[in-house]
Amino acid sequence: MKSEPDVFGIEHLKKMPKKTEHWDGVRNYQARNMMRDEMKKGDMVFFYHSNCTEPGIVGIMEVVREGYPDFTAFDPEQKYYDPKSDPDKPCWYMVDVRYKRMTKRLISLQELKGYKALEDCPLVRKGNRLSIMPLTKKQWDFILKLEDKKPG
DNA sequence: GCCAACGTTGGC
DNA sequence: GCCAACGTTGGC
Repeated sequence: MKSEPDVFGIEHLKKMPKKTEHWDGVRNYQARNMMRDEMKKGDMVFFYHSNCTEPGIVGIMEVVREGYPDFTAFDPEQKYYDPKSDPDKPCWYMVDVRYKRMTKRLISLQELKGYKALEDCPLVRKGNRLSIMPLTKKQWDFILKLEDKKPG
């Protein structure tokens, strides 16, 4: 899952009560479908910092609540308000995630792009803008092992 | 339903 | 700050 460190970075998540927060503000259908239909309680997720000096994976979190309506879409006062969505027929969904730990080092996008094992990940594709994307077990394990490896 | 215009994302 | 890539909007 991607987020901008200046807006909501992993340091923010770490400081939340119970180190848990709802992942609001996603206004993209593919990403929404992921949260509404695919992500299950207990699933592990990499936290990815985007739009910053060194974009890449910085930590690990866990899904603690499965897809439910993103209430920030209902309130006109909210930044993420969307009139398309109302409580009777929610358009946008979110999950709750809990901080687990930092990765032992930042695993940069630049590095991830270099591995053949990850060439099928949407993340490393040019022009990718999806903020939430799935990893296969293989890809997840591969990235986890990179923690103990020197970058490059 | 097509598609041009527009807005956003996000790496660089 | 630039700009390519993509998603969304709206006129027709």
